[in-house]
Parts: sequence; C-alpha cells; structure tokens
Amino acid sequence: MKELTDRQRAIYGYIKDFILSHKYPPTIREIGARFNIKSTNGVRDALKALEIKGYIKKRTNRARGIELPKKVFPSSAHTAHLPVIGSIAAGTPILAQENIEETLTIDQAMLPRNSEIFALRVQGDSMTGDGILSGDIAIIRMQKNAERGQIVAAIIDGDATLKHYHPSENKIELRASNPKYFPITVSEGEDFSIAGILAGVIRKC
Amino acid sequence: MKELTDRQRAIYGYIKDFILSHKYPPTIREIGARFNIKSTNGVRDALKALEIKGYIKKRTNRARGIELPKKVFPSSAHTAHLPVIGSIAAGTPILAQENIEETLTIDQAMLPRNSEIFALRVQGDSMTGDGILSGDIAIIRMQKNAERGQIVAAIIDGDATLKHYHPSENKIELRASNPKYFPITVSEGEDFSIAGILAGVIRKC
DNA sequence: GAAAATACTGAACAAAGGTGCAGGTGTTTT
DNA sequence: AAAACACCTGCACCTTTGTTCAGTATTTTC
Repeated sequence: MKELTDRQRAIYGYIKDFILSHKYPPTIREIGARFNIKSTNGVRDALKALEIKGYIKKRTNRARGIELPKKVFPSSAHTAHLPVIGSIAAGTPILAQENIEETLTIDQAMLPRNSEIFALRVQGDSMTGDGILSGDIAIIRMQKNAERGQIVAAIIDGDATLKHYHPSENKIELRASNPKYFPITVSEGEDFSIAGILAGVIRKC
Repeated sequence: MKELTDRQRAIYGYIKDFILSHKYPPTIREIGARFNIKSTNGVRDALKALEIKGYIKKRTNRARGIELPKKVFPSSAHTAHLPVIGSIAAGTPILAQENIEETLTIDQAMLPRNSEIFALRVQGDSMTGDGILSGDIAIIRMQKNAERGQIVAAIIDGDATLKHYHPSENKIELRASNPKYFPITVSEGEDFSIAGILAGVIRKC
C-alpha cells in the first residue's frame, strides 16, 4: 500500500474514527468542515488520492458513500455480537428486544460455528459445582433438544435457568450442581422448554 | 420498551443487519425495495412507529439518517485484542512472543480501563473453589502488587499459577481454593513475582 | 361503534450531498 | 524548464434522499 501524505493520513484517520463512532461515513462537506477546506472539491481531491492508494472505496452518487476495506475492521471479521439476556419477560421470545440487556462482542473462536447464540446473565449459585457463579454470563447455543447430563438453559414458567438435563420416561429432571439445591422435576405438558445448551462462560471479576 | 408488530420487527431487523454489515444505515427507499413497499411514506410510517417505541433515532433531513441506540450496536472500536499465554518459557518476559499462544478479541466492557491486560490458560484444578476450572482462560490485569486475599497470577520458578495472595511478615502464602491442595509458602528472595491480578474468566465448553 | 393505530399508495417538493468544470499556488520529480 | 502532484477556491448542476400532503383499507383499542 502506497504511503500517505500527512494531510491524507489525517483525513483518512478522521474518516475511520467517524465511521467507528457514528456507524456511518461522513459527507464530503463534513470532512471539509473538520479540516477547514472551503470547497467540496478540495476534499474530493484528497478522497481521490485515498481511493487510488487503496485506503477507501467510494460508491458513486450515493450519500455518505465512503467505504473502508474490511481489513480495517479486523475485529468485525472475527468477532460476533451477541445479545445478553437478563431476565425473560413473560410470553416473549427470548431474543425479543425487551429482553436484551446489552450486547457483548467476543471472539468468534470462542463460539460454536453455524449456530445461533445468545448470552444469559446467571442469577444464583445453583451451578457453582460446574464453576458457574452468580453474575457470570453464560453463552448459550440455541437448540431445542439436549442430551442427558448436558447443561441447558431451560425456560420454566417464563424464567430462564441453567441446569443439568436428565430426562426419563415421562418426566424431566433438572439438576443443580450445588448440592444444597434439590432437583426440579418437570412433567410433560408443563410450561417448559429448552432454550439452548451451555457453550461458554464469561466472568468479570 | 413497547412491543413491536411483526412488520415493525422485520423492518427493525433489516435495519440492524444492514448497519452491521454495511457500516451505514439504509435509505428509506432501500428499505421499501426490500419489503416491496412502493411509497416512501409506507416506510416512513414504520420508522415513525419504531422511533416512538424507542428502537431507532432519526437525524432529520440527513441522508441515511437512521441511528440505533448504542446498546444495540456495540462499536467495534470497543474491543481489545489480548495475548493468551499458555506456559511461560523460562527466563522470558511474560509477553514475549514465544509465550503467546493465540490472540483473543473481547469487549472492552469486560476489561478494566487504563491497564495492561493479558490472558492465561489455566492448568489444573487448584482454583475450582472460585469457579476457575482447568482449561479456562484467566484474564489478568498486570500489576506488581496485590492486596491480601486477591487472586493473583504468580510466577514461581518461571511457572505461572493462579492463587490467593496472603502475605505475612517475612513470607508469602499462596493458597489454592480447592481444599485438596496445601498452601505454597514463598520466602523473600526466592524466584517469585506477581504478574497481575485476576480480572475475568472465560470458558469455552 | 367510534377512535386510534397500522399499513400502505401516489405525487410533488426540498434539502442533502455527490459530480464536473475552470481555475490557482506551491512543491517535487524528471 | 516542464511535468506531475498535492492542495486548494468557487460555482453550477444533478442525483439521492428525506419530507409533506392527500387519501384508502384493515385491525386494534376503548
């Protein structure tokens, strides 16, 4: 990649920061205002140079048409944004907007591929035996079924809870890993479903 | 936050995905084209509803003027890349290239500010009492000193280990949180140092 | 059963924002 | 010395894009 002049580097940096913080590119006139360039054409010359040198791309005749090549955002290629669910509002789908507490960005290497993921803030100490503490964020791979013994995010009566899954002939046992809690037994037909299985844990100390 | 109608949710999802993949918001006409809405006003009604319900914001009279609240769209500027240390090669600084196993990208919200960070792959079950299992990645904030009881990454004889820090007058006790391990006692002058204190834990199941 | 909200069509208009042309002044390269 | 480049002014023009007005039909809410 060709060297930039000081002026070009400053303008390029402004564009990059602008897109990162605003989520949309600046207009030619906005760039001009920032650098005291009175004519739109002054900016266009700079953009032309940046495009020739491969730092930006332009969609012609499009408002806010500056694009950066993907490699400028290394993270976006290898990171995933996943919604963190606090509690689940009764009767809503898990990923409904009102359940989303915040969004977390993590490395895709941390996640299983080709699957839908969300994160659940853990409340309570029922799973301390598996190293899952209250306040941890559990990463959940969405799936409707689970195998015996796996840790599942189960929805019971509209509340989400992490437990070991132990199905038997006509009922399902959900076991905590902290011995002070008794297993929960769910009969078929009760308001119960599996939201997904545990794929990871994140804790901020 | 108010419930969305199916139509509104679909349009909202399109806007979100569009911004995520393009780094700029769609125009009213682009949304209309996607949903076969022939009049710009059909889209505007939907956007008006989304704005009233708090899902989007609009910059009036601005091209591509749809914005999402921050929590929906974490900026990729807010991610950090941190080196993951497996074992520590004898006599090398922790962050020496040969110690770095891989690099992890995580949300800066997960990290303490204004401090140097690295990550350590945990070996062994000595800290299970604190929910730290073998294979977990411990996030360490680099600092030379620690307070009594904190979990520190300690370097003893060139090996890194996580333990509770319990200094006394002329020796330092490093305690595991798994009762099957005895405390390690280090006298002053031994080859011992604190690499940092525990700031987080990440586990891939 | 009326009022409000949802979900559009269609047309016209206005502001925002990109493009093109005609220059100008230095500095660097050939 | 000529050519090329970096960096700029000023203005006109035109496309893109947001806004407004008028109207229709259906569903939801009170």
